[in-house]
Amino acid sequence: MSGHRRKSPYLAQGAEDEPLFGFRPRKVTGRQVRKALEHNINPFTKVPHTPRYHEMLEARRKLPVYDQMDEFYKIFNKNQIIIIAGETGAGKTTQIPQLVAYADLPHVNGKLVACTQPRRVAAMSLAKRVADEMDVQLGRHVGYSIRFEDMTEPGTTFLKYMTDGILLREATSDPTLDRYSTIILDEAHERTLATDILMGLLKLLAKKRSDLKIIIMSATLDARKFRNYFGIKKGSSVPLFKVSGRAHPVEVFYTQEPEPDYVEAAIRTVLMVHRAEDPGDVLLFLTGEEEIEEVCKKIKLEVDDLVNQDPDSVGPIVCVPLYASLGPQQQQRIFDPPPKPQRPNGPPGRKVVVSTNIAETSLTIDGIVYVIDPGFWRVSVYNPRLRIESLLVCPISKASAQQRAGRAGRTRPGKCFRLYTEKDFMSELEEQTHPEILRSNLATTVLGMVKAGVRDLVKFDYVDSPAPETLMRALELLNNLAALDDDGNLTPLGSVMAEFPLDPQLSKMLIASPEFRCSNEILTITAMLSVSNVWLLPSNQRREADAAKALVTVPDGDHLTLLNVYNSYIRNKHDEKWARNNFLSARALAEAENVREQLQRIMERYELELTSIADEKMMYNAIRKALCCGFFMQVAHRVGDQGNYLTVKDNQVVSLHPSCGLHPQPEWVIFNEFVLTTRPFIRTVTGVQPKWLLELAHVYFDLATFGDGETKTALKRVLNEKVGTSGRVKRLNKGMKKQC
DNA sequence: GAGCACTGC
Repeated sequence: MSGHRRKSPYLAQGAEDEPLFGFRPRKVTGRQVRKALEHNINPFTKVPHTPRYHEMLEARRKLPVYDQMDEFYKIFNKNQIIIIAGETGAGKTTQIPQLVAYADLPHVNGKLVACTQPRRVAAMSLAKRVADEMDVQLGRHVGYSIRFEDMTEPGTTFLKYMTDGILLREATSDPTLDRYSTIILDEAHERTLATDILMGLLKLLAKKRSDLKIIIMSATLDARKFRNYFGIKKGSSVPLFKVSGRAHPVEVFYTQEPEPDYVEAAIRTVLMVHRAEDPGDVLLFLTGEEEIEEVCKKIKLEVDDLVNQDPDSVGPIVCVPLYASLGPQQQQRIFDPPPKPQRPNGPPGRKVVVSTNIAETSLTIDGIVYVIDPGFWRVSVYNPRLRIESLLVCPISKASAQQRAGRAGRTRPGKCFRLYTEKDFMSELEEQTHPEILRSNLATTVLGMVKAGVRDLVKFDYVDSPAPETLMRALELLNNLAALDDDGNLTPLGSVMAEFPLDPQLSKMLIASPEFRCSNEILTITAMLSVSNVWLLPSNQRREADAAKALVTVPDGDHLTLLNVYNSYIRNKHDEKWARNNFLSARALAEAENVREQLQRIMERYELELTSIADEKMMYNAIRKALCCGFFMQVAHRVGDQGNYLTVKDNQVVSLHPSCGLHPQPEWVIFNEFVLTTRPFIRTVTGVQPKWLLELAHVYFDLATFGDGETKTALKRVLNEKVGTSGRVKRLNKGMKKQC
């Protein structure tokens, strides 16, 4: 605590009219802070407060947290780690960080108070809101930090909202997180991968840094779990501070019998609500784009029918689809008012938002009075045995059902119709959603943890431990890529790889690319592979979309096609219209450009040379060699003449995904993804020469590790030809830092 | 001849 013993300069000056007169770091009381809040002078800018400040303060006084200020400071001053529980609407996310700032006085001691959020928009809008409340300019005393945008001013910013991913990234390169006096992890109940790892790292760090305070904020249901997790400490327990919420009551209804078809039941329930319930908008949760568009059409048809039959009792309806890939602009439609009655004094119109899980956490829609919850979501699940991630439709958890129901009570008392029985709710649904760490491929996470100094990944104190098999898969991949040596230690190569916000295969390929003189091209391909799908395939224009795609396809490989698409986008001056005409997503391409710039900066920092090859044929070969350096574990060998492939080592029979543009089909291919949908497919595929694999990944392609079969025979044939490896590639494969 | 829930660096 020695760093905080310093007296406040206001105290030193003895100026009793200073707003922070008498404040001592972490010894402040609610009474002192309330007085400072009422003061005419802004303590942080020393400028008189604007009238707007006082207006906002008036509203803040009505928040439940405001009344609990004394209690908060009593707990905060005494404890290093605190759990804060409270439902939405209590004001904890906006107020607690400010209260902490008054206690820590980070503007005096040169430190920062950080508050993490799982989503960028939340970090941005909260920072804006809090800057307004504190009467300071956004980006100066109060700022935010998200990917691609750092709205902070070093030396001035003392309260920073940020995404959990950014803080995790900072923690991997500076494990002491010395810049921060207090770290607040908000929305911890969402159990994002980044927040989970941060909880583990902060629990360790708390022992080393007694001056660091940690606050975990979560929904009430999960608070006990965190308290147990952080509370296992001799003779002390971590205190729980409860903030009361202010939501309206929501009446919950269940079906009498299980519904065999939730889509049909959902449509029926929407019509029932529309005919029988008072005015008020409806929110229906479904699982995906296709389902949502189809249901919107059906509801519209049915209601139009009803209106025609009985225009005196049924009002018009508007169905608004909502899912992430719609993009922010089209998503705005959810805020449109409901339709007007068809004639004066006719029955009122109603808005029905049909949404994926995005409306459960990421977007809130005011005015929703009725929620229809079929009880499912689509979730990605990682299977470490097969090394694939697949999307499955799964039942939601009780916590999730409660969150969905709560969406009906934001503006006034509401109703929630659950399309399952109460018995199923009680006995079939899990209490909590499985945290992300139990469902994800952990390769990048593990690399970051090792870089952060975690010695034993298996014994690490996780809130929930991932499957040992998942950790083994991650360690195996990182070892094969030479990011970790055989003892699990970080190699110099792994250390540089960890600096890139990428899958390890991609960072390895990128770092290897200057060796093949095509790092500019690999940079582009890497960026394209790390953004969402750039191809638009509207179902009513499939032929046109396919034709447009054929024009940019490079028959040697989908990776080369991606490069071609990106370069065309740049040549066409980032034109959105051009993108749309060519059935490409301008949003995804713009994102790729952003990612590319970020990756380029990291390459420059590590003096990784940026080079290109002019001759197209030579360039394509160089790119395919660089691909081999990162993706040699994702190789397949053609079997038979039906277009089937066998994955190397795992021996899975796979087909080329129909989106694949390879022609003709090469004997050996490298693939970016293995997806299991109607059948096992490999997606984004490029042909390679087997001798490259033997040259560039000779350890992995040691024939002694192969079972007998067609693949081995084919590789043996290649081995008889002369194969050599350059010294630099050898060093890279041993995890040596590349000399540039 | 298929389909991408949702975040994040």
